[in-house]
Amino acid sequence: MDIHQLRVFASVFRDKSFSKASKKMFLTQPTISSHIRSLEEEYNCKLFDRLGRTIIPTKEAEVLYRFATEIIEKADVIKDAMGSFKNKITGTLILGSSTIPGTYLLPTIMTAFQKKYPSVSFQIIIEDSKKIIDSLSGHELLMGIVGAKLGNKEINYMPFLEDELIVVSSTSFIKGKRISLEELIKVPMVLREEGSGTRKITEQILSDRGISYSDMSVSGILGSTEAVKQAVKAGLGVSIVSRLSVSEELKHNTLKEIKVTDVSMRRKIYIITHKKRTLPPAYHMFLNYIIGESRNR
Amino acid sequence: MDIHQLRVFASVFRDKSFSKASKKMFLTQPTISSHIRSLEEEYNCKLFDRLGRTIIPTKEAEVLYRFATEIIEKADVIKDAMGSFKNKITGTLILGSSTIPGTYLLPTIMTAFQKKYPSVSFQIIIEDSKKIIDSLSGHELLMGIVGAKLGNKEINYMPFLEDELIVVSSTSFIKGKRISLEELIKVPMVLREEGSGTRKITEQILSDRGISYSDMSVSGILGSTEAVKQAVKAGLGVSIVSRLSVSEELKHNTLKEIKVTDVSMRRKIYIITHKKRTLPPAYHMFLNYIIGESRNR
DNA sequence: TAAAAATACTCCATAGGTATTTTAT
DNA sequence: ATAAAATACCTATGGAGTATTTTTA
Repeated sequence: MDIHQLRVFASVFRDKSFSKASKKMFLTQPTISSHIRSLEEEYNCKLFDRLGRTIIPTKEAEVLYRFATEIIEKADVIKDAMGSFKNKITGTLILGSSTIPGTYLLPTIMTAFQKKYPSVSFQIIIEDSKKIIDSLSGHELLMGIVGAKLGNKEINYMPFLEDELIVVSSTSFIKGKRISLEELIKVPMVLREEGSGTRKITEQILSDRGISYSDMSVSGILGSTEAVKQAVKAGLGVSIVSRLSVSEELKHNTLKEIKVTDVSMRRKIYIITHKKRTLPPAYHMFLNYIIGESRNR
Repeated sequence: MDIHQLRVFASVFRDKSFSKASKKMFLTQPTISSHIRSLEEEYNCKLFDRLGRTIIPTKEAEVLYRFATEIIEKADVIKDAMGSFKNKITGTLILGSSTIPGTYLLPTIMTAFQKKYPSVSFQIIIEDSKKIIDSLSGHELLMGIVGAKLGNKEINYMPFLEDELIVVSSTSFIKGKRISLEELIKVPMVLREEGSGTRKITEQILSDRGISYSDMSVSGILGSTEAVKQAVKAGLGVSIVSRLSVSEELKHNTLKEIKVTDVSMRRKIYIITHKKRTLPPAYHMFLNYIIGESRNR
């Protein structure tokens, strides 16, 4: 059954005339005739009694008309709904994020974005960078924020922020404000576990400079950034952490930054999507917002 | 928008697979692909993310699915409704009837019919035969019962009963039980007005025998059968009336029948319809019933 | 006679098919 | 290697048109 035919029928029913309906529907009169005939065959009943130049709807036509108007109305609503849906920024943004950006970055970004688009809500899932990327390729998530590029050619990595890794120590553990790389590896060091983006990027940077894990003196491996910070404050060792994660501590002098001579340890933060997935408008909006903001920095 | 395409879409959405849907819909997989593509073009949005061998519906698809199921459901209801409607004997039968059958015939027929089809109700409009026929050709009525064939080639006259016209007199007005036609026209006579079926058929029968209106001695013209009967009882004259209308009076001897020698005055009662109108099922049922009954008599 | 519907036809878009290719598991 | 979707191509149905005929007001 074609909805267009129902529209034609409804028009004929209202005007009690094929030719008037043909004008309103921008069709010719024979086309109207053929549509009505086709409906009559489909339902196996006469819909209009043709009395020469006038027509009279049958009882069946009256029944059909009631249903037809309902269907037509619904069809129009679909068109509207599908049209307006495109520009409507609503719903819940589900974001997977690795620890550092999820803890120290997203809360402020979320708040600012929600001020602009109040009908968007957020759900943040904090996991390892690797798990986030797996969730994207397993289609459990549409968008993620990670601090390391772990490959996977289905994933679109869009850098939007640069984080700096700095060496921190307790105020007493290291005396000076500077240290060379050679000296650094002799100092006891507190690290995150494997799989952490921070750990990954730390190893990366050091291995670029010919330093492997076994060269370091590791005094502790801890499961969260907070735990690492506590350990450093307690004097277990120094650590390489994201500047984002220690801005409070640096301000209040509970931790101090040790500059490493001639070494800049920066890493990009990426917002990631799956190349083949279609993003709902709210996600697109968030993407635009976050990338726009990063340009203004 | 084609409802068939919506059915295809819904099937794909439920199975999350083009090829499964193709089996269920008895179509081939490329046909499914092309329907989905056509919907995507119509609504200008992707409905499924194709990830090689799996597909995932987009947000838009979820919205469309909700609407699509509603429309599909309605379409199915129409099919049912239009199908079952054909055999459903319900509604109000509006019948136009001339005086004699409407007064002395229809009440019993109606009662018997309604016992068989309790969901049918009746509305009887009593008018001149001519007015009934005009209402049929003016499409104000679908069915009528008249006691005279007044022509009009659009009208289908179906005889279903024979009424006999008899001469009645008060018990004292005429002495004997028989009268010849020549004697009858000398007797004062009470008639119905012009336009009445009884009057029409009376004139017809008499003119067939070479007797015109001016040959008769008319003692009164009255507007209803009841009035005529009262006048005859009072002795104003004799009258030619339907046997149907005086069965009670003959039984109780308040009127007596005068047989006219060698003359049989019968007339047919017709059930009439417009040749070009489609009758609702209840009307068809009534027609069948009334014609079936007439055969059993 | 004019206006409305039916009929006869032509044309083209598209729903359907088959055969094949691409892609991901 | 296999299963699923896409692509390419063919056919036939039917929606739309024009031109004409039939019917009735």
